[in-house]
Amino acid sequence: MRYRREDVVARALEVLDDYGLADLTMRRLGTELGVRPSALYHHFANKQSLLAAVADEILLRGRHEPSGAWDVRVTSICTELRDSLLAYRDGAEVVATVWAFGLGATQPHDDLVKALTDGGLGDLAPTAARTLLHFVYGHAVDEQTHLQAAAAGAIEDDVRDTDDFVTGLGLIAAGISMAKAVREASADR
Amino acid sequence: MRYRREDVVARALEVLDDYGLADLTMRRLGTELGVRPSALYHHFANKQSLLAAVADEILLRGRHEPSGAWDVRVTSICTELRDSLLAYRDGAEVVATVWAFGLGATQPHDDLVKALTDGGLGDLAPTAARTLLHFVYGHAVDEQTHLQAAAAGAIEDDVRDTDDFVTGLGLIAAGISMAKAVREASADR
DNA sequence: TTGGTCAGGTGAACGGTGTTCAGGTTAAGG
DNA sequence: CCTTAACCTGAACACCGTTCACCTGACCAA
Repeated sequence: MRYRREDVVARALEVLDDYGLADLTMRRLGTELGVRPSALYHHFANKQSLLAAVADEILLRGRHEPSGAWDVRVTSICTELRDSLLAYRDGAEVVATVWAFGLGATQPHDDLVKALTDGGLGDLAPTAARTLLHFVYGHAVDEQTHLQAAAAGAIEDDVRDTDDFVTGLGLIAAGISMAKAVREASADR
Repeated sequence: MRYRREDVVARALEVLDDYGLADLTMRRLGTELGVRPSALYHHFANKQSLLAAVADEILLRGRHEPSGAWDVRVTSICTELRDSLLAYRDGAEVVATVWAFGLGATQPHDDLVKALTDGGLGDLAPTAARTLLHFVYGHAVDEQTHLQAAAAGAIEDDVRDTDDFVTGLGLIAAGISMAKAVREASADR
C-alpha cells in the first residue's frame, strides 16, 4: 500500500485522537500504516512539519466562514476555534504549539484580525487578536489537560468549564469594546 | 561532592538559562554536577518534579509582596510575573507547563485571586485570574520564542513586545472593571 | 514492447532520551 | 566504633527522531 501526504495526515489525526500526543510517534504512525518510520520522511521533512499539517487539518475540519457583525464574528471565531481544539484529543496543545512556533495554524489569527479591523480597532487589532488567541489556547489546553486527568481518575471533573470560557471571553470582549469607544472618542477631537 | 535538593535545583536553573530547555536533560545536569544521571532520582521522583521545582524557584526569585489598591495590585502581579518568566531562558515555557499540569507554580494564581476578591469581583475572581494568567503565559511564551528565533537569525526582532503586553493587559483589565461595575449595579436592585 | 524516471518504501544504523535497580560508598550521630 | 541513612555508581532497558544507501513498482514516452 502506498500513501500520499494527505493519507498520512489523516492517519496521524486518528492516532492522535485515539492514543494522545505522547503516543503519536513516527514509529507508532509507521506501524499504524504498515510502513517503516523512515518512509514518513518522504512526506515530511521532520516531525514538526507533520504536526503542523495535523494542526492545519484540525482547524480546517472545524472551519466555518465567519459572518455577521464584527463583534459577533469575533465571538463566534473564538467559540468555534475552541470547539475545533476540543474535538480531538490533545488538539489544543498541538495547535497552540504549532502556532507558537510560527509553523502554521494562522487561520484563526487572520480571521480575528480581519474582524477586528472591520470593527474599527485600527492598529489595535493585532494586539487584540493575539490577546484573544492566548486566552482561547490557554483555556483549551487547561481544560483538555484537566479533562484527561479526570478521565484517568486523578481528579474529579469540572463541568463548569464552558461557562468559564464564555465568561472569560466576555471579559476580553468587554475590554475590546471599551478600547474601541476610547479610540473613537479621541478621534473626535 | 554530595548535593542537596536545592543545590540540584539551582544548578538546573543555570543549565536552563545557559543552554535552554531542550538541553536541560538529566544526563546534562548530571554531567554538570559531576554525577551520574541516576543520582538525580534520589532528589526527584522524575524529570517533571525537577521542572516543577525549577518553576517554583523562578517565581520565588522574582517575587514581590503585592501591595496597594486591588487594581494596581493586579497589574503589578501580572507585570512582575512577566518579568520573572523572561528573566531566564525558556522560563515562560517551563512555568506555564508546570502550571498547566497542576504540579506547582500556583503563587501567581493565588495572589491574583486574592487581589480580585479584595476588589469585589466575588465568584468572578477565579475566572478573571485564569484569564489574566492565560494572557501573561501565552504572551511571554510567544515573546520568548520569537526572541530566541530572532537571536538565531531566523527572523528580525520585534521590540514593540512590551507595549503589546501593556496594551493587552489593559484590555483585560478594562473588561474586568466593567464586569465589576455590572456586578455592583445588579447588586443594588 | 521497451526503457527510464521517480515517488514511495526498506533495513540498518546513530546518537540521543527518561528511567530502573541492585549494590557500593561516605558522612553523621548515638 | 558502629550503625544508619543519604547519596551515588554502573549497567542496562525500552524507547525516541533522524539519516542514508539501496530497492521496488507504477507510470509514461518512444
